[in-house]
Order: sequence, then C-alpha cells, then structure tokens
Amino acid sequence: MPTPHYGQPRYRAIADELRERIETGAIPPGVLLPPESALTAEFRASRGTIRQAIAVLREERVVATEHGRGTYVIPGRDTSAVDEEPESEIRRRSIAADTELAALFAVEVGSPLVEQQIVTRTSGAVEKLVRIYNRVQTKK
Amino acid sequence: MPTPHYGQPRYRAIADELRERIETGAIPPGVLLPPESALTAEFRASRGTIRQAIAVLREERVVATEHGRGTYVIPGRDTSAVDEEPESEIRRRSIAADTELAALFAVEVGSPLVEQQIVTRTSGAVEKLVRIYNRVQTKK
DNA sequence: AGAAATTTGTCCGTATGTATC
DNA sequence: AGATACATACGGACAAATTTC
Repeated sequence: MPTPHYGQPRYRAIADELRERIETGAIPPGVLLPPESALTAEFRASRGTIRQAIAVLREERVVATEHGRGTYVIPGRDTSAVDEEPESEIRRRSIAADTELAALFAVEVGSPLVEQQIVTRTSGAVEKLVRIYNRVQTKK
Repeated sequence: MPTPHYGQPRYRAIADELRERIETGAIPPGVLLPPESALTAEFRASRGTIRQAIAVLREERVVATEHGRGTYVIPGRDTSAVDEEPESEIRRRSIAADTELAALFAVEVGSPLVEQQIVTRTSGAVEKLVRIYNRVQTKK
C-alpha cells in the first residue's frame, strides 16, 4: 500500500505518544520500552518508522538504546531534568619521568616529559580525569 | 530550504568528501564507514542521495558493502603510505586512590578507582600514554 | 558452557508526493 | 519536461550484541 504523509509524519506522532507515556510514568525511568517488534504491531507501522520515532526520543536524551538489549528510559531527574553539562579544565605542564614512565618511553629517569591533564567536572564533582603523556617535541 | 544543484550533483560532492577521508586515512582500510543514517544526518542529505554517493565509491572499488553489516574501505592497495601505523594497547584495572586522586575525586585515600591506560606504540617505541581515571560505576 | 531466542543495527529495494533547477 | 533532491514509509534480509534456556 502507498504511503501518503499529510501534515505531521507518523514517526513524530508515535514519538509524541511514547514521550507521553514516559512523562506520565507509564514507562518509568530505567525501564525498557517494548521492543520494536511489539511497537510495530501496536502502531501498525513499519519497523523503520518505529525506529525513526525512537531516534527522536534518543535525540532528546529521553531514552537510550543498547544493541541487543533494548531501549530504556534514561534515569534522570524526572521532572525538570535541567542539564548540568560537564565542564573541562585542561592543564599542560612539563614533568620528570618517574621509573614507570621512563621504562615505557625508554628514556632515563628524570628526563622531561609533557603531561596534559584534563579534569572533567559535572556540577562541581570530578567526573573523569585524563592524563596524556608525551615525549618532548622531537621532529619527525 | 530548497535544494539547488549547481553544476555538480550533491551525491558527487558527498562521494568526493568520503573518498577524501579514505585517502587521507581518516577512514582506514577495513574500517566501516558511518551508517547511512549517520551520513544523512551529517551531510543533511536524504538517504537516496547518500546511497548514490556510496554507489559511486563502490563502482570505483574503493569500498564494499555487506548486507546487514555496513560499508567498509577495501583493504586493497594502500593509497597513502601507512607503513608504521601506531598500535594501541589498552589495559583496564582497579587502583587505590593516592592523595592526589583522592582530593580530586573527593573520596578517601585508598578508595577504589578505575584506571584505563592506553599505550600507543609506533614501531615499538612508545609514542603516547593516556590514563583515564573514573569513579567505580554505581548505576545501570 | 553452549545453543537458541530476542532485540537492535544496518543495508536493500521500492514507492509516493513535493519542490527546484 | 526531465534530472536532482528532499522527506516519508513499506517490507525484507542479514549481522551483531545480549539474554535466556
């Protein structure tokens, strides 16, 4: 059968319906949504259309999907869900190689190396710490 | 926004861009290029157009497509020399927080943290060392 | 430990309707 | 009118990750 699309596309209507269920608590945070196969049956839409609808919610960070497992409601602050976006701070400095680093880089202990450190904080609390070590600039 | 096409069709321009990424090594031989859905988003082109672009590269034997898997760069003759391609080794382990890490993460000294270490070697010699520290997972 | 079932990921081909060059 | 491109939608098939038995 053909596929006209007047006004609002189907996948948006389906996304709206699913979002509604999530916001009303019909599908609580952390809980898996029905599988795509069930949704295709319920909405009598093709799998591609269902997946498009879910993609909308994923874009909105309302749900997350894991391959082979399913799509679940993201356990965030249920109501306002204000995004505390992580902030990163970068520091670069020169350090002296300790025994471990010296062995890895095959340099003498105490040799200069460059350490770049990125601290990522989410609402004040340190979320992640990355340290990158490099040789001191040597030409290729 | 309408979609004019001056001279060169859109799908050719996209094919050129993708070919560029392959030749520069941004997408190395054997590696899957992004799925059609991602490319439609990135280039803001329709799926049909993306598929046309990939068809061009397939025609040129630059890539190959496997049903249900994806499209990957054919590991045939290399374009740009990549003789000494860096290799990475990843190790993940649990560590105890020293005073510095404890202060950053606001945990007690000795608390468990996860350290992920990536060592990148180029022809044997360590090129770069990355250490990523995280809290121990608690959710999910 | 291993096979089967479930579920998502991706591609294939096709189709309709609209819009622009 | 024809070529290009967009957005939407269908159904089918194979691949890969996870869960279940």
